[in-house]
Amino acid sequence: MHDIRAIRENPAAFDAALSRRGDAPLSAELLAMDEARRAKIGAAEAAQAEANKAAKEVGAAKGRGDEAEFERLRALVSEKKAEISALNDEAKAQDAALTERLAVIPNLPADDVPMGADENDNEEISTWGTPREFDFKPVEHFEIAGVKPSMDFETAAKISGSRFVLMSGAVARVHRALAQFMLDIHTLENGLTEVNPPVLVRDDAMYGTDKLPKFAEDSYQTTEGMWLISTSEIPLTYIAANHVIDESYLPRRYTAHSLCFRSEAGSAGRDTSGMLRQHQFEKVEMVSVTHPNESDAEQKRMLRCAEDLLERLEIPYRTVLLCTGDMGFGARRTFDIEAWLPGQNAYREISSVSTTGEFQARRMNARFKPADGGKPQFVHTLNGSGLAVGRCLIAVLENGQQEDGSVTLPKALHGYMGGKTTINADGSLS
RNA sequence: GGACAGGUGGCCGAGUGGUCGAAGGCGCACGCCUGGAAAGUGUGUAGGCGGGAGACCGUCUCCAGGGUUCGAAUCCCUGUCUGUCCGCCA
Repeated sequence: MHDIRAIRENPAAFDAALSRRGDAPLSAELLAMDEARRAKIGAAEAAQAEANKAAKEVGAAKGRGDEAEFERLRALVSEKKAEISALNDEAKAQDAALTERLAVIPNLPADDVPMGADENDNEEISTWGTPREFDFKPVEHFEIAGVKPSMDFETAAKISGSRFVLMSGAVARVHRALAQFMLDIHTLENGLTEVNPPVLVRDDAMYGTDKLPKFAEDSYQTTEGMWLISTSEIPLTYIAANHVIDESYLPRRYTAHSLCFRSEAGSAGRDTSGMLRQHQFEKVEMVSVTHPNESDAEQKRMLRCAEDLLERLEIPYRTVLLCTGDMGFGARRTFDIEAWLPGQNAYREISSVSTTGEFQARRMNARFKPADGGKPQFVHTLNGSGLAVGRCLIAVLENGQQEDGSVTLPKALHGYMGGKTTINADGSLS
């Protein structure tokens, strides 16, 4: 959500930032709405002030025994009442219209975000590791002999349809190990607070984290009207909603391992084989709530937390800074981490680390009281995957695959596998 | 699903028609006290919106929306959320 006062102060900067994102200028439209709104508010308040004054004098007139004046003022007050109520209704309508309009305008990119149209314009900022040299042709995760017995798409389709997977045995175990590993690093080493949040949320939480009203079709909704979260960013961030916290409580850092649900409307035909893109998947999420001055440093910190996991899992990756055209609706700056998938011979997104600035905080009214005693200000909120568990599983399997169809698991996971180090070609663990 | 009880400031909590933006406490800020701190003590401390260069002014807000009344935190209606008990289920 944008601050209309900021737009009022510098409409050119607002439009320029929108245009960097490839969007048409909007300030003229917004300012016209704002002006109409303020005029109505002014009129309503002036009428109210007049009525309030007269109402006060009613009592005084009565006290003096001035019946004529008393009656005159009473009549004046009740006459004003209708006028005020009409003006108030109009002012409210104008205000609601402006808010509704603002709610569907994306966040503005930070100045250091490169301009571009799509993912081809993203800026690679670092790489880690060297893709392994295979002396055979590496296959995709679902084609690995040792994986096949415990990664079952047919049965999942029977149960739930396309874009679901039924994991069992060795693969289910590695998947679980990965989530545990990530949570342990975040809580024991990175200082994040573990949270186990609800995955069904209300409208307010969706709206506050900018998933509504614009992207309703991307999420699943229950018959009771609740939403299945598309990411635990939603409940974790919404913890801060409607609060004014002391500055000393910042930053707040959370992590959660949760199920995530996405309808994947609009991605028909994309990534249809394997478990890269599913309606239901698991993700370990990181969310930080910070002082506005700290959010940029916090984003780098989060990025390192995510990258570190891949390094420990020995998975080559590259980190890119998304260009203006590739960023999500609520983001001000986003780094994507892309893991190397030998089976696809490509880097694929495994984490996305974004700062929203005060964009979400304004929507959900999340503020902090400055230590110097000033007015409450909006916090900054950040979110990042650390990491997408299913995709991480794919990376581990593809990078560890052997010519005989077995998979060598990274050392970091051995402790989470009861000492097992390998998925054998027959699907067993040893 | 049934029956009750509630929703007040950053937090807790008093307040059943006017003198209430709201007692008291906690927290926080500043001062006093102290060698320093703690304790103690004094003072201050809600937010949104609109106007103004600013001091400041206006307006709204005691869950939300309606209603009663000259006047509503307080009474009535509806909605919503929370809690408790019963039932059902895990």
